[in-house]
Amino acid sequence: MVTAPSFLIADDHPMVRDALASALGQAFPGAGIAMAATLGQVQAALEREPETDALLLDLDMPGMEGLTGIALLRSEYPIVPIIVVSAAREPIVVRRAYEFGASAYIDKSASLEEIVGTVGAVLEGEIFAPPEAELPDSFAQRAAQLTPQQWRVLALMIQGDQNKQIAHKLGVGEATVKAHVTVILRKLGVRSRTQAVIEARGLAIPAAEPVRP
Amino acid sequence: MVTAPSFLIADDHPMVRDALASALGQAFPGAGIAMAATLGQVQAALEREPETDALLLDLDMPGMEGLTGIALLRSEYPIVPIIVVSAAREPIVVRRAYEFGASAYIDKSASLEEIVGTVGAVLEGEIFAPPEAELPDSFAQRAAQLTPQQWRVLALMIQGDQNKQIAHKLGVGEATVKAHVTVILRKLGVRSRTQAVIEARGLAIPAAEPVRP
DNA sequence: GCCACAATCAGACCAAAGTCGAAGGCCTGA
DNA sequence: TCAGGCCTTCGACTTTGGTCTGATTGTGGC
Repeated sequence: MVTAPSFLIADDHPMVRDALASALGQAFPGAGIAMAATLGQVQAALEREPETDALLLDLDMPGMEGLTGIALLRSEYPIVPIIVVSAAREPIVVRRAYEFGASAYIDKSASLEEIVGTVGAVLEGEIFAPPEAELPDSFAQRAAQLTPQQWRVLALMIQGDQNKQIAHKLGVGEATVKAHVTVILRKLGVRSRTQAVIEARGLAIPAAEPVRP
Repeated sequence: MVTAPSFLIADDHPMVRDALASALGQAFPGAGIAMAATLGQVQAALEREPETDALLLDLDMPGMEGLTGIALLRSEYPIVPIIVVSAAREPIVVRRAYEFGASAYIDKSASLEEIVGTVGAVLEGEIFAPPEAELPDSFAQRAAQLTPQQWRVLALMIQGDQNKQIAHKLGVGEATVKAHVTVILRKLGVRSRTQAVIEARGLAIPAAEPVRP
């Protein structure tokens, strides 16, 4: 690390942001630190500063919808290492975070020293996104085939948006959105938008028991 | 407030604890600040210092089991005002927190200034009603209006079934299913099948919430 | 008996979802 | 440089979803 590193801290809780920022500022003097509270702000910040050395990402942020946000960011900015900072300790969440290309996973219950240490390790390249090893036939594997634009469409589908709304938000025609949806459904191996939403939400919500009438 | 106040901060995340402690330390110079990471530690701390002026309590802590921890603490130490600090924004959680005797409810997304302000208000004896005093009808409330057959239809919708499949499984015509779906959507206050599935799955799976810090 | 309501269905109708084919832009390797 | 592949875009078309009107049947309560 020749020059001072630059960080992007993404968390919707000001407390957490401040705590991380001050800890990183002390551990890495002169470091550039940007903040984001929503997925949209993360994207905007990465657009402005594509050379960010590490993104500290909270999973529970507006617009993230769980793990789908990681995949979206990874497909848009594959160079930026993502360090997931989450309170979720479920092994399946951790594993899927890695499947989607996270460089590290830090439990929010960890001490600031541990967090700083992990960040440093990522900066040194000691920890990197594990290669897309042979994964079981999981939904995550199928989902990894989606293109950036398709992820954007899926992210909005998951929020319950209709094709028309998605088209407006993405600035494209409704026909385009429909085409993307068609490809998404085929790649995910489902037959309808509703099933796609259920599966994709399952990424953020493991252990989904069917409702009994 | 003649003397400096004493606080007990209960949160299992060191980051949050430190952030709250430093904010309160600055806002209330000379204040006594104790920490706790589990329900047991909260009880021990209150045993040692029954004159605590305010307990800042996180809902998602080991041993808390959600809102029942509030009731337990209230029954053991009725004089200690409890300020719930949680990431859960669900109206029902907020409402129940008040039902169990919380003096205030702070969203973790709030700024430190807001938090300090709320704590100060509680110290002054202002147990003020939350902005969410007029709670909107919850999804669960709306869902309770469904008839048994409508529940069956919704259960199959949640599994991703199409109207035709639902009709076959229930042994009725597709027109009937459509009629039910129309009523379900209206009762749930959503505009599409996909939105209904999203809402209903969020209701049936509270396991989705523990992911939040 | 009367009333309210759940459940069933038909037919018409409009909106949304989804499929198919095709065009243009961009990158890469021959 | 050109061919081939991929992403993105879109229009035209088909299918499904959802609403509305209206109707029949059965059930339980007053």
